[in-house]
Amino acid sequence: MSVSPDHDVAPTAAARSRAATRERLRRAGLELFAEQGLHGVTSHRIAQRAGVAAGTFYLHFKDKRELCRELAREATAQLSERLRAATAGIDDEAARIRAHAAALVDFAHERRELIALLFGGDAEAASVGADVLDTLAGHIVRVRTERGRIPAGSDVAVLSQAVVGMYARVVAWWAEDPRRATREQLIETLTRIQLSGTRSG
Amino acid sequence: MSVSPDHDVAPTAAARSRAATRERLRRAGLELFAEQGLHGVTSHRIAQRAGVAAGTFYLHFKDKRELCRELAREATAQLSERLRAATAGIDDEAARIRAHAAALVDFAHERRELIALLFGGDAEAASVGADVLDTLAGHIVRVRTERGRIPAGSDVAVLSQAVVGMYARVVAWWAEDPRRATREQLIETLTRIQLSGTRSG
Amino acid sequence: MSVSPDHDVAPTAAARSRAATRERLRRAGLELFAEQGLHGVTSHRIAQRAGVAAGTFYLHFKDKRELCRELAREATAQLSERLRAATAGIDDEAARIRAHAAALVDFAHERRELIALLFGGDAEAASVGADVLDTLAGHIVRVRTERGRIPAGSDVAVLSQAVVGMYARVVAWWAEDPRRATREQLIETLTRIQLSGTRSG
Amino acid sequence: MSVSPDHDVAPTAAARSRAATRERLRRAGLELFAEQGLHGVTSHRIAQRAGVAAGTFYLHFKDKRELCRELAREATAQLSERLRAATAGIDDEAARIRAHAAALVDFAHERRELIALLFGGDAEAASVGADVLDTLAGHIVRVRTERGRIPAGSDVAVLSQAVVGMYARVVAWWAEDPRRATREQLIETLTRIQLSGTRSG
DNA sequence: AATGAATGAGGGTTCATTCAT
DNA sequence: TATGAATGAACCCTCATTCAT
Repeated sequence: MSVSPDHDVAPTAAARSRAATRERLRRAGLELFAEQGLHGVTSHRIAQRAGVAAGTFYLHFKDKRELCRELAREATAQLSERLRAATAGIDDEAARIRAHAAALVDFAHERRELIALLFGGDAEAASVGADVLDTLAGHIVRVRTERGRIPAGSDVAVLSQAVVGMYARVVAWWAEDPRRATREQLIETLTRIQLSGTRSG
Repeated sequence: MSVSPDHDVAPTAAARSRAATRERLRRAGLELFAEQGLHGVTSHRIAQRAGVAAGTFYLHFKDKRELCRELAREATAQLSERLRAATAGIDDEAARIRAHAAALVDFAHERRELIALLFGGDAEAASVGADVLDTLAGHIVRVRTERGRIPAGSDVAVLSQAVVGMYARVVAWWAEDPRRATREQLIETLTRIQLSGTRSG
Repeated sequence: MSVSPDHDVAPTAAARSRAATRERLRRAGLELFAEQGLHGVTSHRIAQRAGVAAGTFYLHFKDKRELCRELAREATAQLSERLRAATAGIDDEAARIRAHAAALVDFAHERRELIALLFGGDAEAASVGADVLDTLAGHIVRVRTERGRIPAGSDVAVLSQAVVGMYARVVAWWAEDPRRATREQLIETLTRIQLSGTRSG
Repeated sequence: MSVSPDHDVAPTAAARSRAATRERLRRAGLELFAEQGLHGVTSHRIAQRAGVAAGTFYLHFKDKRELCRELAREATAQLSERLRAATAGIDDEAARIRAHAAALVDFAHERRELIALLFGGDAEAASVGADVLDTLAGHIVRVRTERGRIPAGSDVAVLSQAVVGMYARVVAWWAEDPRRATREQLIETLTRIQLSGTRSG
C-alpha cells in the first residue's frame, strides 16, 4: 500500500544484498578469528575473504572487535539455548549433568570454530570470552542450585568457576583435534567429576 | 694474593648496572603483561615504566615476546617447584591433593601478577601458557598415576585437561580479586572435586 | 551497445588515480635515487616529494629496493633498445661503433637521472647496476663478435669489462655536468678508443 | 734528557698500546668494508672484530666514514706510488703503458681488499672512490701528456675518464674472482686498448 | 686509554579507518 | 550500497654516538 517498497515482509533488493554482504563478512570473520584469533586477523583480510572491498567492512561493523563481539555473543546464546534445551524436563540430577555435558560436547563437535572463538586463547576474544564464561558459569550454578545440590563446604562461585574452567579447557582442547578422545570419553569424564564433586555435600 | 679485591665471581660495576636495568625491565614487563596481556603492551611502554630509553629494551631482550616467554618460563618453574615441594613426602592421596591445591592457591595469592601472566587470557602469552598448562597437566597426571588412582571410565588425558582447566580458571579468577573467596573456600572446593572425581574408579 | 561508454580497456577513475600516484612515486624516487643513491633516500622522503602520505608508498611498492630495481630494469631496457636500434642495419664496423657511442651519449644527455641511477656509485643500486653492466657488456660483445673483430691477444670477457667500465664512467661523469665536454668530444673519443682497440688483432 | 719519557724515539707503553689498538681497528675496518661496503658495516662490528669495546672506536676515529676515508686515502697513495715507481725511468710509451697496466694488475692481485674498497660498488665508499678515480685519472693524464701523446680529436678529460673507468671496472671485476682471467690477459688487453687509443692521433 | 651500558633519533613497515567516486 | 585509494598514527627495531666508570 505504501509508496515505499520496504516493508518488513518485503525487503528491497538493496536490503537483501546488504544482508548478504553482512552475512559473508560474518562468516569470513568467524573462520579467521577461529584460526588466528582477533589479533592475527586484519579487517582487510576479512573483507578479502568475504569477497568485498576493504571499506565495505566498515559499512557493516564499527570495527573488528564489534564483529568479534557480535559473533561471540551469538555463539554464547546458541550454546546457552542448547544447554537449556538439553536439560529441560530432566529431573534426576545425574541425568541432568550428563545431558549438560553431552550437549556441550556435541556442540563443540558441530561448531568447532565457535568453540575456538569462544574458548581459544585470544585475550581480547577473551574480553568476549569472559562474558561467555560468566554466562556458562551462571548456567551451571542455576542447574545446581535449582536442585539444591551445592555440596557443603563448597563455595558456589568457586565451584562454578571450577566447572567452567574445566568445560572450557576440555572442549577447546578437544576442538583443536577431535581425535584426541572420543565423545563418550569426554562426556563420561566430565560427568563423573561433576557428579562426585557435588555428591559429597 | 691479588691486588684487586675482586674475586672471580665479583661483577664489575657495569655488569651490576646492567643487571639492575634488566631487572627493572623484567619487573615493568611483568606488571604490564599481567595488566594488559602481550598485545596490549609496547616495548616503549615497558622501557618507559622501567625508566630507561626505548632502545635499551633491545640491549636486554630480543623482543617483547622473548621477555614474556622468559617471565613465563620462570614462573612455570617456580610454580612447579612449589607444587613438587608441597606434595613431597605425603603418602595419603587425599592429603596430597589438598596440599597441591593449597600450594597453588598460596602461590596465586603471593604472586598475583605471575598468575595473571600465566593464566590470564592472552593468546601469545598462551603460546607460553600452553607450556605451563602442559607442565601442570603433567604434574597432575603424575600425582594421580603414582598412586594408581585414575578412575575407571576416565581418560587420563581428558581428566588432566579438566583438572588443569579448573585450576587455571579458578586461580586466575581469584587473582583478579581475592575478595571473591577465602583461601579455605578455594582449597576446600578444589580438593573436594578432585577427590571425588577419582574416588569412584 | 553498452550503456556505459567504457570499453574493456577503459580504466576506472580509481585505477587512473592509482596509476597517477604510482607514477609520481616513481618520478620522485628516480630524482632522489639519482641525487643521493639508494641509501641516501628514505621511503618517507620519496612519499613526501611525491606529495603523498608515508604509508602510500607501500601500497605501490614492496620497499625502497623494489622501486629502485624497477626503475633500473626499465632504464636498462630503454638503453638497450636505443643501442640496438641505433646500430641496426649498419654493416660497417667503424660506423657501428660510432653509432653505438653516439646513441649512448645522446641517451645520457636526454635522461641524466637514469644514467646517474644506473652508473652512479651506489652499491645496492649496483646490485641492479650489475645487471645493467652485464647487459651492456653482452651488447658490446655481441656487436663485436658478430663481425668477428675481437683482436688477437684480447680476452673477450676482459675486453667487454674494459669497454663497459669506460662507457659507464664516461657517461656518469658527463651526466654530472654536461659542460665538461661536448657531445662530439665524447663520441669521438669513445669511438676512437674502441676502434683502435679492436683493429690491431 | 727530558723528564717526560715520550720522545719521538721512545714512545711510552701507553702510546704503543694505543697505536696497536688503532691498527687493529684499521685492519678490521678494511676487511669489513671490502666485504660489505660502508653501509653494510656497523661501528660495533668493527670494534668487535678488532677485539675492543664499542666506545673505543670513537677514541680513534671521528666516525665510520673517517676510517673509511683514511683507508681509501692511504690505499690511493700506495697505488699511486706503485704506478709511479713502475713507470719511472721508462721512456718508450708502449713500455710505460704496459708497465702501468702490469703494476695495477699486480697491485689488485696482492691487495684484493684495497681494490674492493676503492673500486667496489659502494656509494659513500665512492665519495672516497671519487677521489681515487680523480687521482688515477690525473696520473694517467700525466703519463700521457708528459710525452705529448694525446691523440688529435680526443679530449684529455674524456680520455682519462675513459681509461680510469676501464681500469677500475676491470680490476674490481677481476679482484672479485681472479680465476676469471689470467694476469697476462688483463695486462695485454688493457695495454692494447690504450696503445691503440692514443696512437692514432 | 679503554670499557660497555645507555641513549634516542630515525628508518621501515603495518593497518584501522576515512572518503571521494 | 559498494569501492578501493589514500591516510597517518603508531609500532618495532637499529645503530651511531656519548659518557660515567
